Amino acid sequence: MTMKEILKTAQAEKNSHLDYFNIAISVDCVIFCYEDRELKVLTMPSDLKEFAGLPSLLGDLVRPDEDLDSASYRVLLERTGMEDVYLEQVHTFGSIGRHPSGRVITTAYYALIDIKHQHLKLGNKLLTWQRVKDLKRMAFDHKPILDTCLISLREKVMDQPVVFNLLPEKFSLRELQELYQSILLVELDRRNFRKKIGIKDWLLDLDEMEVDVPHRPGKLYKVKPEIRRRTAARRPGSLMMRD
Amino acid sequence: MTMKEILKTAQAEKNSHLDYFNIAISVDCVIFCYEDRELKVLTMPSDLKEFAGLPSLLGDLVRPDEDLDSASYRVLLERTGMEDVYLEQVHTFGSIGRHPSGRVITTAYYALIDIKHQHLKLGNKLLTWQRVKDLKRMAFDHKPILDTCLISLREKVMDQPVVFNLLPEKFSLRELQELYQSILLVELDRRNFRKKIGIKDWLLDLDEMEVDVPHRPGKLYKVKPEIRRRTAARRPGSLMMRD
DNA sequence: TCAAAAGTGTTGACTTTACACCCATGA
DNA sequence: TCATGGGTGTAAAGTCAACACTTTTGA
Repeated sequence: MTMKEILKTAQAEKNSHLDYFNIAISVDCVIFCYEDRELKVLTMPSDLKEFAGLPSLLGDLVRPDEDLDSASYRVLLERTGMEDVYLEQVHTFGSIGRHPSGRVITTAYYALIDIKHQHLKLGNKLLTWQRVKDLKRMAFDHKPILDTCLISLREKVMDQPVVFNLLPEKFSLRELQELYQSILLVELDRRNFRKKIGIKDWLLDLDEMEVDVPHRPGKLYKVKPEIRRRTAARRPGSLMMRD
Repeated sequence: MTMKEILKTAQAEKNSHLDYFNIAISVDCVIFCYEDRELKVLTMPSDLKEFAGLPSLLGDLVRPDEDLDSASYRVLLERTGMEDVYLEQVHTFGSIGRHPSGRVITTAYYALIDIKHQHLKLGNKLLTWQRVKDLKRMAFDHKPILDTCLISLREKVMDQPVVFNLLPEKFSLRELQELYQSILLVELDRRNFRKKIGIKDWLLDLDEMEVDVPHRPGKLYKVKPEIRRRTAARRPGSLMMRD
């Protein structure tokens, strides 16, 4: 589309009814963490009367002088104090009626953060971590946005080394397996899991052991530095169809 | 995000520099077809001086009174005369500088259409089908948009029955295989391909034969009606990681 | 000594790949 | 009769799923 066309159309629209630029664009972040063997999402109660305190995702309008991706990084930084976070754009939601007070199109991102990270500092007392499975009703269309991000995370996790962003630097294979299980909502076989992780060659054996566990301590691992990426590059799929 | 916050922030911005609503939102469609054993994309020369006739995707601004998805259906209908087209949202591109004459955030979709469909009628003489592999330089950021859509199509095609939207109603297994090959850019083994397609149970044997082929005619098939979907629903991936 | 989880291999089922011959048709 | 693709099966390799026992630690 050329600007000439944009101007033409915009002008025509202006003359007839609403200003084209009367659409606002926002980003909404599904900020995941992993705590107490549960996948959780950062929410804040909506203060809009239509939604009477229902949990809402964290978002903001995109500023004219910032990239779309930068806007989601900014929301993250403002709300959590964290920089250099794993962030993935998922989908853009643009139904006419999705925002009760005006036309707002929103691009949804999910973020993966380590809840024990030293830089994590929630900037507002109303922010709370909610178990994903407890979130039944949310403000706006935030429930379908969450669901879409969760599906996207599940797919991602199946072939890319991204879950480590939800864990502290050092972790045991049990913690890693439990994390996969809580994302995918399945039980995994321990031996098969370890075999598969081993093959993938993502981890460094730290030659350290868990401490303060009420049972035999497991070895601690960390992700190889070249594997830990902040934002995933898209990659072409491998060949032929899967089921 | 609540409207209260939106209004607050928007007001603050207004007072300081640019109006928040000075961001326009558009859709851009990567319209794929399959012709002469090649995957092609519908383009139009840019009439913007910055891009001096470079091929451009088809897009338009989103109107305040239409859904984001509707905007892409409208672009498709206006440009091709086709309704009920397979369309998939892929990604939203929002760099500050992506449009030389203003701030425009665009959501990219790809469409799959049958170039021999009776309703296909290009509404503008400047529209041309370009071979994907010939498109090296494009206007705006349309080349990365095309690349992203192509990667997304390749992934989709690996497990979902969507390629049929690029073919006429009746087709042979050879045509289907050649289509997969031209999307995935690989050679596939004929026997293995047919086995796999057979297992998937997507096709109906029409008990008809190809005509006008300069060799032994193959059987014709069509997609089972329950398989042919216009827009794919997202689905959760199956379990455990792939390579 | 008990409870809890760590750590570790093998087998059978299934999936994927590689590969070759005869057949039907049109030119 | 020749060229072109249609149509078909098998074997070997690789991947995936199921499954149990011994060890180490803390309480």
